[in-house]
Amino acid sequence: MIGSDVIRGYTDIMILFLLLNEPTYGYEISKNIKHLSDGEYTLKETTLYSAFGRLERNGYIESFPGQVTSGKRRTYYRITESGRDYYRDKCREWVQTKKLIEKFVDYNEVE
Amino acid sequence: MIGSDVIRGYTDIMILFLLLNEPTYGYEISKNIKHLSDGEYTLKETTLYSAFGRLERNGYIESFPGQVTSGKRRTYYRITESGRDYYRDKCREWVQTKKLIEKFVDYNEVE
DNA sequence: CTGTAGTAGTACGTCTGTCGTAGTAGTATC
DNA sequence: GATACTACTACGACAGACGTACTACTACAG
Repeated sequence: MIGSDVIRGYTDIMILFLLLNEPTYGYEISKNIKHLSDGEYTLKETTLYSAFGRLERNGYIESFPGQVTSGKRRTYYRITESGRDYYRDKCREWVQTKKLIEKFVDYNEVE
Repeated sequence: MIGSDVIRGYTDIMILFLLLNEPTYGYEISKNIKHLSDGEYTLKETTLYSAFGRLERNGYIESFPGQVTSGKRRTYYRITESGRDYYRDKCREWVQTKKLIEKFVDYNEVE
């Protein structure tokens, strides 16, 4: 199982990635992440929506109301230019982080 | 810069890795991590010592007093069998996590 | 027209790991 | 006796993730 401490700091990157091409909304993102991870990781709803709040406060995403289709009214989010920059930075940070952590992982132990 | 949110969950793996072959003590671990990361990442002292406490409470490491060499008396730590198991689990988790996160990283953005 | 399932999101409080700041305790050096 | 270096320790703050519970709205079966 993938622990949440380990993923902390990467919920932002996941959400922004899914917003890169088109605006979408919380419930869909949540399902996409679950699907993309083959069911191995689920972003909890509370975690997701608190991330939206954070990202919006920082100007990385913008929200707008969607029309009702089925169920409750959706709130859509779109990524901003500054959000794209932030995403790029986070991707670069990932590359660094990966390099760092791999120095402490003994792959002989992971047969 | 590598943020601490991103590293959270990997301090344990770093510390245990450095204990795999021989017992050592806090200050040395701290210097080793800084050195191994080419100065790119520093484990703060408070973070390190709180990790020691956690790892010892969980039975992953054991402490014993070292002799005084220069400066304050050192507390040495050695890894336990259960600590080795935990380290292996964490390494496996890393492999999974890496796979997951890479699905959300656009490498075209990281020239 | 009632009940259940699915969609979509809120509210509230807790926990844990990291960090900032500051201080302690000892040796060495000048 | 002042400073520098080693090696911790104490205390409190903060942020992100999570558990639990709840609201609101649609669709559809019976």
